[in-house]
Amino acid sequence: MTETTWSISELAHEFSITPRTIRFYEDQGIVSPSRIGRTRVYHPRDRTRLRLALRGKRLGLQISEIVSLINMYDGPKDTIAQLERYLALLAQHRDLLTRQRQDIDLTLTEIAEQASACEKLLAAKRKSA
Amino acid sequence: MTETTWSISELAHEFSITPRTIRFYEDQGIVSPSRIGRTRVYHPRDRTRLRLALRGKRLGLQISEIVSLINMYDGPKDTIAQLERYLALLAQHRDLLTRQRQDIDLTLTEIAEQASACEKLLAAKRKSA
DNA sequence: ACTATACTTGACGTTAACGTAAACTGCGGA
DNA sequence: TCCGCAGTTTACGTTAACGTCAAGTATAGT
Repeated sequence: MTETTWSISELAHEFSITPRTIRFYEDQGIVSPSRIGRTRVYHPRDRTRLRLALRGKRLGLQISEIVSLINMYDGPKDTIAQLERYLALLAQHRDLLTRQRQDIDLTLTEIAEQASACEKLLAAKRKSA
Repeated sequence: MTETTWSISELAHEFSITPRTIRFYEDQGIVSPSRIGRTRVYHPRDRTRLRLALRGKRLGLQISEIVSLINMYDGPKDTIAQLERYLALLAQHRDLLTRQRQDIDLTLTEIAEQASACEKLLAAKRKSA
């Protein structure tokens, strides 16, 4: 059976981070586990938010940015103002990610060029040996 | 005429960073300006390395990683061992960047979904008002 | 000669994102 | 009952990447 709650160490192991990190993320408002006594119990929502947060980290976002993004992501969208602010934030991040993708593509082509140049050099050197 | 050397503040302004950052990068070995008296003079090579470094930063690389990359990038490629290590490093970074691109694409599609959902909601709300 | 401006070195301060150690609680097993 | 383990809180430590003075130098303009 697929369990529907997790302990802190289960999540830590799954995402290859430490319990300390998860508790830190709780302070920052990324996860908000319920408790049995003092012990933290994590629900699917926490797991999703954790996954999103770690993806944000891999993209170089700061925790504070991640928090505001995630919070709007599954926050309330009742008023027109809220929706508009959310849309603006989305657009802003879309632009940033687009630029980042351009950087990546640039770097990838450069890497490819360097690599093929290296291969050639290597082949020549191995032949002459 | 396009100048071929730059002062520290010229570079700082061009790349929207502070002189302090550039001096720090000098300590880290990213740039190595020549001097007139005590004053730093930056050459095209420094500018290129600075540009590469900042691109690395935007991609979330640590300075130490950037340094080793750049140094190998225009470092010596004489021996077979050097070439092989360089190739390995290139492959490693290519993999990392590829994964990062996947993250970005994932996030971009999610953003698009959220945005269109928001647009619909907004349209509905504006109609009802 | 005086001043403003840009540059220098050196040193300490700061923030983010955790690491790490200490001391405690609660629980299942021998 | 005692052990060992997983979890908890509190609090101080650490690293990276600069920021922010302070105090001095060099030069160009008035």
